[in-house]
Amino acid sequence: MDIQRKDVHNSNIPVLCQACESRHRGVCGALTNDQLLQLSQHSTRRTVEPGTELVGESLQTKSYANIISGVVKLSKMMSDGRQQIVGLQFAPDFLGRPFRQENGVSAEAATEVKVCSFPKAAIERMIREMPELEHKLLEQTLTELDEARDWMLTLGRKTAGEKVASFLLLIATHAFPDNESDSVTYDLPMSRTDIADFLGLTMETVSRQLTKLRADNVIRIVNNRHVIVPDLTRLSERAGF
Amino acid sequence: MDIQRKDVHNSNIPVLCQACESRHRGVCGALTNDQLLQLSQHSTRRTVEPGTELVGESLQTKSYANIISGVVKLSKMMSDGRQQIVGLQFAPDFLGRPFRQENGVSAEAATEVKVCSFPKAAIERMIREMPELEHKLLEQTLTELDEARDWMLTLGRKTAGEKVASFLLLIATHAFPDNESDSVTYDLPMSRTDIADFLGLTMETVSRQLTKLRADNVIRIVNNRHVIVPDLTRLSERAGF
DNA sequence: CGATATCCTTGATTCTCGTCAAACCGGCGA
DNA sequence: TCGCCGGTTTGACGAGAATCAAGGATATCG
Repeated sequence: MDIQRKDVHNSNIPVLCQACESRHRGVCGALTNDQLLQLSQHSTRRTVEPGTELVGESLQTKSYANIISGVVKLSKMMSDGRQQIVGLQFAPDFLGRPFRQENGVSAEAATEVKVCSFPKAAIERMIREMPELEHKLLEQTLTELDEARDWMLTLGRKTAGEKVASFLLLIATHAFPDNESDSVTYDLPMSRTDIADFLGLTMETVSRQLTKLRADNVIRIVNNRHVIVPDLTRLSERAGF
Repeated sequence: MDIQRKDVHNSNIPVLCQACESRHRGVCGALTNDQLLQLSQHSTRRTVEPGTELVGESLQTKSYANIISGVVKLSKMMSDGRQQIVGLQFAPDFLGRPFRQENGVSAEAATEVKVCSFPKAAIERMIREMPELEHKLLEQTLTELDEARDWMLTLGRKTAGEKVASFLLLIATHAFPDNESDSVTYDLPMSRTDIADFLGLTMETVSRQLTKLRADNVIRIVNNRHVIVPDLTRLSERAGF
C-alpha cells in the first residue's frame, strides 16, 4: 500500500488512472493530477458479469462509476412487463446522476463490464469545488440527449429493416469510434431479445431482418454474435440514411 | 431609456423580469439581481407566430432564449421526408445549447410563442463566470433526457391507443404542472399531423384513437382543439400505466 | 455419449396500423 | 349566400410486424 502510494506520487498520476480512457475522453479529464490522486484514493475497480444490475430502478445508489470497458444497457419497464432499452453506455461514460434520484431507469451490464467507482459524497464534493467537472457532465448529458433523440426517430419512423441496420451501425461506430475504413468486424454486445427491446420489435422480427441483411450480403454473421460488415456505406443506406 | 434604467435600479429587479417564470423555475433563477440587470440590458422580447422556425437544422444561431409562453416543438427529419418530433418545450425552458452546435434538430413554434432572447456571447460569458448557471442548464438537460427516455418507451412499446392517451396526459400535466384535482381542460397545442409525428403514427390513426377515447367517455373534444378530461386516472390507465 | 437447456431461426396465421380515397365541417372571401 | 379551402373524420383495403408454434444450433452436465 505504502509502496503503491509512493509509485503514484512519483509519476504524479495514480497508477490506476494511467491507462484509463476516462482521463482523456471522460469526466476525469477535468481533474488535475492532485485531484485525480485524491479521488483515486477512494475509488475501487471491479468487474461484473453480464446481467448484473448496476443501478436499480428505485434502489438509491451510494456510488458513481466510470465505465472502463464493456457495455451497459439502460432500460425502462411498463407495469405489465413490456420493456424498452432507452440507451447504451460505453467506456468512458460516467454512470449515475449527481444531485438527482433515478427516474425509473435501470442499468444492467450487457457484456462483462469493468467499472471504476467512487463514493457519492466524494464526487459531489469535487463537483462543488470544480466547475470544470460539472461542465464535463453537462457535455456527456448533452451527448446522451442527442443520442436519445436520434433513437426516437429510429423508434418512431423507421421500418423493422431500417431499425436493425441502424442498430448494427450504432454498435459499429461505438465499437470503433474513429474507424476510417469502410469495413468493420465486431461482436454484438447483446442477445436478440435485448436488440428487440432496444428497437421496439420482437425477437423474431429482429432475427428475420438479420437473415435478410445476410441474404443481401450487407453483413456476414458467425456464431450468432460475430458480425462482419464489408461496406459501412451500404449498411447505412439500409438504415435509412 | 434613462428613465427605464432608473426604474429598474430602484426596484432592483429589471421590469422585464419581474413577472417572468424563468426567474423562479428557469435558468435565470441562478442570477443575482445585478446579473439579471446586466443580462436584461441585452435581452429582447418577441412574439412569433405558429410555424416560425426558431432554430434551424444547420443554421447557426446567434442567440439563446427563454420561453415565456407557448409551446415549441423540436423535430428531426429523414432524407426522404419522414419526420419525428423529438421533444416539446414549455415555459420557462431554455432554448439553445451553449458551446455546442445543433445536432440536426430544428425548433419551431407550435403555438404562438413569446421568447426572451439574449446574444450568444453574453450567455457564454456569464456561464463561465457563474457555475450556478451551468448547474441550472445541467438540471434542465437532465430533465429533458428523462423526458426523452420516457417517450422512447412510448414510441417503442405502446399501442396506438396508449400513445394517444399518453400524449393527452403529457399535455395535461405540462399545461397544469401542479394540478391537484382529477379533471382538466385545455387546448391542444398542435394539429393532428403534428401529434402523429410526435407519436410515430399517421394522422388517421391519431384521429381514430381520439374518436375511440371520446366514444368511451374518457375525453370530450370541442372544436378539434379543446379537450376536457373528466378523470385523469382513467386517462392514465388508457396510457398504459 | 446422450440429455437438457438456452438461444436463435423459420413457418403459418392474425391483427394492428398504414395507405388510399371520399366525405365532413367550420371559416373566409367573392 | 355560395363555393372554396385546410384540417379532420371515416371507410375499405392491404402490408408489415406480432403472435403462436416448431424446429435447429450450440453449449453444459450427468
